Amino acid sequence: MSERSKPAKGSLAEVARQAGVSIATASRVLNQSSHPVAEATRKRVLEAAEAVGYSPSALARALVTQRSRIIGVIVGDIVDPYFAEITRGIEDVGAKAGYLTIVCNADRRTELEEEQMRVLVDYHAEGVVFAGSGYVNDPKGEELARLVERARERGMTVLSLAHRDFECPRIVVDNRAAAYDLTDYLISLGHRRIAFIKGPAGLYASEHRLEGYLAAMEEAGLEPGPVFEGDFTYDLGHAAALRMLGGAELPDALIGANDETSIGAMTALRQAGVSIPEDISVAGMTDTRLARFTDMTTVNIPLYQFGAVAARRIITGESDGAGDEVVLPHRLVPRSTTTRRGGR
Amino acid sequence: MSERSKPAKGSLAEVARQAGVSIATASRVLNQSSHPVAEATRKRVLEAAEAVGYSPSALARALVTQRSRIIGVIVGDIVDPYFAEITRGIEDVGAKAGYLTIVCNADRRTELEEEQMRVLVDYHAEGVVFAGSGYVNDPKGEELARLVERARERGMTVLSLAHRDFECPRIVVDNRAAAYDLTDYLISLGHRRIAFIKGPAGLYASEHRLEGYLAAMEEAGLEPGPVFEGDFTYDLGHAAALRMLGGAELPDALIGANDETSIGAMTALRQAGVSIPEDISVAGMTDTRLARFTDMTTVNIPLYQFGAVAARRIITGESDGAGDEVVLPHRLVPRSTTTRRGGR
DNA sequence: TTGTAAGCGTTATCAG
DNA sequence: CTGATAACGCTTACAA
Repeated sequence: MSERSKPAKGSLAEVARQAGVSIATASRVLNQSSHPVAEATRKRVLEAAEAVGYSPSALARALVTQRSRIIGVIVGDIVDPYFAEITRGIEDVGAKAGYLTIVCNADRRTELEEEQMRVLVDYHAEGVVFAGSGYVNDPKGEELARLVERARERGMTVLSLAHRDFECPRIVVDNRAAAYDLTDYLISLGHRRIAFIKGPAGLYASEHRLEGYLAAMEEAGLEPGPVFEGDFTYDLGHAAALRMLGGAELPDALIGANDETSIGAMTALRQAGVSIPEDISVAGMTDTRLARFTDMTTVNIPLYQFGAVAARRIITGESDGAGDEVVLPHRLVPRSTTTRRGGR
Repeated sequence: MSERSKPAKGSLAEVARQAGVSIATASRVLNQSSHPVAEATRKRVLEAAEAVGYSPSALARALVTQRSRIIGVIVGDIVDPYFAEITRGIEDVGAKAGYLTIVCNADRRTELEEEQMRVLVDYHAEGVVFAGSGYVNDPKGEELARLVERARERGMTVLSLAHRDFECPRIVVDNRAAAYDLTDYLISLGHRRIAFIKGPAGLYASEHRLEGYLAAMEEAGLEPGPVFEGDFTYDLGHAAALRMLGGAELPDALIGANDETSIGAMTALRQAGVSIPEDISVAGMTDTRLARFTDMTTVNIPLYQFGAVAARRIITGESDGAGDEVVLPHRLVPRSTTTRRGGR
């Protein structure tokens, strides 16, 4: 009978009408506002809310408060455990604070990152996390940098979890040192000829890891190489191992720029009848679940922490100037795919 | 000088002012509205938009159009490749249509799913995808079902990618048949004693897979077992294998309820000096990247398709009644971890 | 303690 | 072809 007015299903207006109070009062009790409300009224509102199934419109709220409670994370590929673990870190702390986590796959392509970034800006994401590394001298980086700058001007927090060419606070690991430490460990095991499979060409992370490897070799007075092309995938790891098998003599050890690469290589090696670690030691980098599952030596990068720390920062809104950088510790994780030279 | 009025940075209002047109006109050109606009005006608006860096507020737009362009996906754990691949499918087709994909980790706990669902409703997600399976006779299912019902009443599309106790369209695979086919394959290879490691207790997916295995055994006149407890994790797969090793005699073959479980088992087996597939054949289920990386026999479930199909349905808004179910095909994928009985 | 009303940035209706 | 103006659902001074 009295049903044909306006309030939408589950809206504040409906609750207010039900409870016979103003929309403002209803809002006050439903938002633990500090504004005083009579106990009796509060109760009526609460009941009405329950009755009509009140569900606050986060959209409307975001519009007026200018806080969307949305965090965007731009990853290369959510299926890659590297990015999945980061995302998990973000979502865990985000959800606990009532934030939404939006994942955007960019396939490591700058122009896609750009596109995703635009959408995130449109949705007034409070923070955007660039999970992946950038490219050295990326021509497309210009435009992205501009976008990031604009986002910051609009109050968004932009963070990156790897080296990037645009200005923004970073949460990273020292890839160079990580690769150095791993190589050094292999050397300490008595290995002399240590091969390396690279990451995607041009990526800062790839370059840094390669540099760390080269530095450790040089410092030990060892000649580096062979070095193979790679792109963080199983397939290229596999291919590199095949090429290695075709070469003169098998090296003492092999390092892949990430875990997946090394697993591809190990598989090829084993299929060719090579025993690991007896015939050759193999190690990866990152320590994703893959490494653990295959009991592979690697160096741990605190992925989950990356995400958790980033989310925390976005939520608390402390963006300490645009230029700071926090370096999280990496850690060598020796497992069964490496052993002392001439292995037991 | 004339700077101290109101329009926000990058807003329509600002563009309109810059271009010297009404906000309505600006909106029209910036939204490929069918409404006619003079070419000259259009150009001015476009230029102004470019100049001020116009970025439409998706939030405001969503509020008025009642379309948020947000898709939520509730997963057990985004790090699990099972869910990651589904999410990738959703995001790929979603992004192409300008949709945002929100991931919510629920750790397979109904009460967390409920909580996540609430947030998604608050944000007026156009669609919600329940990626994981539900529990048989779940007491907490009641409340979730109510929530889902309410969501649907509000126009949201709710889909599930596995068996669920609430009413909603489903996109699934026949888990029973998948397990049956795999078991049958092993039998055809000459195996007689085939062990099975279960999935998480009470999950429909677990039950169905177990049933398929049991049915195939029975139909072949074989006595099933041993059957071990499991929960889709590497650790329990590993533990089950250990227990199996402690038993009298090794079975001919072993099936894990998912890939990760089987990999855990294989690792334990190999560490104990057991050769796969010579001493025992091992197979998993799902065909995640893990299976491919370890060259393990498994049965493929089209995860990416699950996501893609679900997203497509949400976007096009064709939710064909609440009760339909589309069954996607599974496919046996024989690889190197299984071989004919007494294998070469 | 409660209500009124002015936005938040869009879209959409209806006049000019 | 263009411009007011009323929503959308909510928060928040400002009044009462």
